[in-house]
Amino acid sequence: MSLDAELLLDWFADTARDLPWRRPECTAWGVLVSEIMLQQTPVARVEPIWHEWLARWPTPSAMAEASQGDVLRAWGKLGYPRRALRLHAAAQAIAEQHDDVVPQDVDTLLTLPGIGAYTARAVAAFAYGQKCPVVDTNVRRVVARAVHGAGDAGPPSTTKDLRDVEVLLPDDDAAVYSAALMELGALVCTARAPKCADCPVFDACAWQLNGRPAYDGPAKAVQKFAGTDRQVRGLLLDVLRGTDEPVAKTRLDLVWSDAGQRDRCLHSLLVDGLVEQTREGLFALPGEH
DNA sequence: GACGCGTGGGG
DNA sequence: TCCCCAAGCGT
Repeated sequence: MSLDAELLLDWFADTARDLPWRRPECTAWGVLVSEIMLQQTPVARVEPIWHEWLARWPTPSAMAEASQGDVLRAWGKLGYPRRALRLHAAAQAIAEQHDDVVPQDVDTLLTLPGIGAYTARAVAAFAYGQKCPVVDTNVRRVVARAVHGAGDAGPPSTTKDLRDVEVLLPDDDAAVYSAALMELGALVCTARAPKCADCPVFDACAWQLNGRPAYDGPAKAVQKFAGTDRQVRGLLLDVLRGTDEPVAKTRLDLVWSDAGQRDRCLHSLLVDGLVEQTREGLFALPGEH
């Protein structure tokens, strides 16, 4: 229990970023959209797209009526576009099965596409003020250092990670405390070059008291991108986002020289539902033809 | 539990 | 220049 709630809450009140999904007027739907967009994606890239989305689709039912193609085009280059399809499907489920109201219950949220252990609890806490452990990569790092005295978090383990954070939560303002833990990891207790001089819990930090040991867990796998299917899929989708009309395969063939990889990627995009083939054999974003 | 899934900014 | 990394999820 080395993360004093009062210190953290005061620090958060003084220095937290003014993000639109944290404002009191933001709806639960707005919170959900932000959480999906923020998965593996920096705040600076999310913010403008989030504003566009909430203005265009202010409710789940509004988005449910849009086509998949429109949603994918509005997603733009945020990355991992399958998130956009899952959010669209979640919007349809909320509209049709939950009276257009984002569920409050973690177990119900977990049944929705694209909502996992983190996002379900983030919505419960940040949209509905519930006391439940919200564990993302920032929180895992803060707990690893400040509580366990390690240089960084080891491999994720949902059960253990939830338990670690649950015991920290104060009875009052638990949701704000959760936001503060995340903010601390995002702004101060960062992966590279943590700003310990600015840390509100410096005096209680187990990592400091432990002599700042280096991370000694298993090496983290570094994800390659150049030359992977992920890059090729991104190039193919970028062509389709940029046009209103279905395109011939010869047009898609221009984006990558390796025909085998190209065809494999186009096929996987079809399987994922990110691309559709028209009766004429042309290719387009789904749901418009 | 490991792997695949986009994209771009900063050190 | 590279290389690391950024509020995960589904299989």
